Amino acid sequence: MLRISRLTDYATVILGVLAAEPERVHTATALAARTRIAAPTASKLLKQLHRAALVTSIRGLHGGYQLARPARQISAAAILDALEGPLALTDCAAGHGHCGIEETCRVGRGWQRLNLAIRRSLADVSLAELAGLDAAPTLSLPTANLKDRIQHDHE
Amino acid sequence: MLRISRLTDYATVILGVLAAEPERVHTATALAARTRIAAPTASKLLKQLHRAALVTSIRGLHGGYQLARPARQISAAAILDALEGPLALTDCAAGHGHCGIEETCRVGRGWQRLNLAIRRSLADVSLAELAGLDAAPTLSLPTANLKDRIQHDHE
DNA sequence: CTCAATTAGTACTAAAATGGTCCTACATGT
DNA sequence: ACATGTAGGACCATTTTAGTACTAATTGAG
Repeated sequence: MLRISRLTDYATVILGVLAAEPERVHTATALAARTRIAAPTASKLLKQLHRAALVTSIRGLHGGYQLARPARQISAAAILDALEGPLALTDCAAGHGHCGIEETCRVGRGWQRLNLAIRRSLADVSLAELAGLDAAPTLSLPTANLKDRIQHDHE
Repeated sequence: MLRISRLTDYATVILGVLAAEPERVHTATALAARTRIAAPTASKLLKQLHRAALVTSIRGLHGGYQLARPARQISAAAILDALEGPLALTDCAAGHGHCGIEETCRVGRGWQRLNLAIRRSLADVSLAELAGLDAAPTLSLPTANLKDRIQHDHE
């Protein structure tokens, strides 16, 4: 349930390596070798990440890729957006509204709220945390649940 | 990003109708007509929902489907599980561990935490709320975010 | 100024998941 | 018995996803 694509997973792995050594310039092939991802695939992913401005590239001899900003300033949501586009939880949400009846749309709205809440949560997690680089800040507030947040979200 | 399948969406629509009239017995064709879902597809979905014990079925003449339990006791997570199986956010998580290197697995663990947190959140939302039947309880605690919850989740 | 390394872009192919149809068997009230 | 309706599976078509290949552009080094 709720799967992210394998490519997106790969991308985070690659970003993880970049995040671990932000100073160095990494070539696509080196990253591929280190992550055991097929070279052309890694290359393709890096291009996408570049287009999304998550990494910077240097062309030519001794070229390569680097993280565009510190790992803490890259959110999981940003990575997902870069790789999978801003697709919503349901088709219904992302455009042409040919829902059948009222119940349909009521449900649609329900999903949308959930979607929004999840998105926001993804925005709260940084690459540094994903990759386990940050010593997890361990704030320990008595946490409320997502359901509560949803109540607040109705635009 | 993070799409649920169209079938799952359909299923919630159907469940929404059932939830609106829990007393009546609904035939698969009637539900299909009301939701504008193709009849065989609706039928297939109802079968899956039956197997997952979310609806009860009555065979024979005047047969049909009913919600197995009150809409408030059916969580969004249960619906997703019924339709899409217990798949995880990443492949890596759901089985055979042929990750390349340490960073890889660190990232995997990160996704897993996120996955767990999201799942828990889905478990907190009931069908009644999804379908907009419940007058949303509007609790208004100062809400903490998912990130905080994740910190608590490290097993 | 030429060559090798390396990114950028595009087009194509193969494999898998998804969505949907059809057919047959079983149950049950009239 | 028969009509109505669920149960279950086999099956096919379409779309998405993953991966490959090829070509162009850029740049440092000899």
